[in-house]
Amino acid sequence: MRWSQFYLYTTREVPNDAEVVSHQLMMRAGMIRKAAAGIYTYLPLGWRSIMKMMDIVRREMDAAGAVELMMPAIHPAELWQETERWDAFGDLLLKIKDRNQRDFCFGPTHEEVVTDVVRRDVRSYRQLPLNLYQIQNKFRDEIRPRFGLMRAREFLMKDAYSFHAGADSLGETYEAMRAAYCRVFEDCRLEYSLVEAQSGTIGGSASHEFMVLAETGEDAVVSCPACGYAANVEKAEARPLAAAAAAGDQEELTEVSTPGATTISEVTDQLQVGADRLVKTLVYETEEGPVLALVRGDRDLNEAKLASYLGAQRLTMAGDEVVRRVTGAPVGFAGPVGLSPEIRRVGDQSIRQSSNFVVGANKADAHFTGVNWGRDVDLSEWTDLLLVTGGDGCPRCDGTLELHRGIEVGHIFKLGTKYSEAMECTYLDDQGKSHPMTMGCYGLGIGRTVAAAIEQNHDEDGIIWPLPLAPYEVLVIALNTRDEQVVELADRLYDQLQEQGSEVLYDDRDERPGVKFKDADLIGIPVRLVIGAKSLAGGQVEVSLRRDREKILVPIENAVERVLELLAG
RNA sequence: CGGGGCGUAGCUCAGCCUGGUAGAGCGCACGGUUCGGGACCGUGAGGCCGGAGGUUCAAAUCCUCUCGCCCCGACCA
Repeated sequence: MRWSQFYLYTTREVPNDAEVVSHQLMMRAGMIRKAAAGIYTYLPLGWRSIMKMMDIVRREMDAAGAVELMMPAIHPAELWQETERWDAFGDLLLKIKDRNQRDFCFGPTHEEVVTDVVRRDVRSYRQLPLNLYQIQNKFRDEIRPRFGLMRAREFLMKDAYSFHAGADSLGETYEAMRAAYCRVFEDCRLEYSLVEAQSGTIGGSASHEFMVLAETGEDAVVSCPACGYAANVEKAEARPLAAAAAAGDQEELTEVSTPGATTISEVTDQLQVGADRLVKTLVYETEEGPVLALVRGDRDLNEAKLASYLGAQRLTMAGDEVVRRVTGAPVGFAGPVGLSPEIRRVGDQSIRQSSNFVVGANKADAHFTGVNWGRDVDLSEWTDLLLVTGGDGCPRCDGTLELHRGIEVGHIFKLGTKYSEAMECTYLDDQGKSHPMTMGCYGLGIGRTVAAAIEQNHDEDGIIWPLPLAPYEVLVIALNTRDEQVVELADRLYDQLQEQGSEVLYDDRDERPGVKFKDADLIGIPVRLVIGAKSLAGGQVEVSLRRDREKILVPIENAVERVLELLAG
């Protein structure tokens, strides 16, 4: 492609609404253009990378035995009502009405539609297992779209759904898909990690996420370098913490004045104790009413763990009013001592052995010290509520967990029969008995993976594409288009490379060399072939890699061969 | 949705506090000089100052309401 004929406009300035590098670089490199928050046009250069990504995914899905189809983007409400997700999905679901006021939504995921398809065609265990996939735009009216393609409201996703006669068969497909995903991310030359994950609103029994490690990631993951255990912090477990220091005998329960100390650090400052000697009492609201959760003062609570322990559908931090009603004190002074036993309370297991600790006194400007279980507080419900963090002990071995940030690029789930039961998607076994199909589902963010690749592969001048995702493999630059010899040679080398099957972008624009070099660095095409008057005088052209920028002068007649060698590896 | 910030030329921003003829750089067009790391000189086009109300002799500027966008939190590929 000749640049002069292409649709590619780069910018020098970084757009004021782009925060993270991948977003900035995609905007500057003329790959995407924003239409509205979280809604983008893929411009020709960006679209080429997206298509590369889709090709890789398609190849691996096909190899794993999945069959491609294309489902509608617009779904009738009835299907979503069958699984009760029409309401459960809430405002994330982008809803519309047709001219007859019938309800529809833009599909955020396709369990309902695919299950509806399969239940009409599949009757027998002999037709199973099945694995169907598509690559399609998804629509989620995110509360907060951000970071360009990283979290968009309209985004490309590969989604696959498998159907089985029983859990063993699901296990096999799940394993095959896990392996296929690994190959996809390896093909993209991405540094990723596979972590245990929370199932979230999709539901199901087991799930794993594929995380691309990057500082700007929205997720936190912990991993154990010793045994390889890795999990999203939402899901992660840790070896139980050592009990907060319990020096000697039980102290007396004492109310102390702590004026204005509503935060952990203010309390520790005023009382001169470590945060690990505090037990904080968090008030949550659930559909069953308020719940108190107790965790060590220096640690955070994992809301997902609390919600799943309680079996709560809805879990939110209580507002000022509720806290005041439950504890009789303003926010910041809640504690378990002397509260009505009517209110459910759950303690994190790591404080079970604690003694002589500090808690809020349920009145303004006061705390209790010397608090002990049994004598001062009765607590019968204990579970793991801890938000695991770096430095915690690995739950599987003696190792210590490390904390990293990651971008979730893929997520695979064992769904079980949640959807097949709700939608009566059944098969007959060899005894003629009817069962709901066991299902799995497998998502992979196309645009997000491309963005993640940029997060991992860039420098101060621009993108450094890994070859498999590069919009073009080779950039041929005619340094000075006024020089006939330069142009003639550049034209010829461009033609030859194309004949050899390379994907070539040819910068034939009438621009100054500086502009061409800056643009070349910005758009990050892996191999660069520069034809300029200086080297040409010596019968040479310049070949270089974007990654290391080391320039090699090669004789004109060897140029094409040299470029092909670099592309080959 | 809660908290914070921003809407002025295609882009990045100044001007607003203290009301009085709308600015710069980049980009774009034309002419000239240049041509191996975002050149230089000259000329020019381009703006209902996000929108609606209000205050005022006078509003980009002050007030109210709206819409959009960005950042921080709970959700997700």
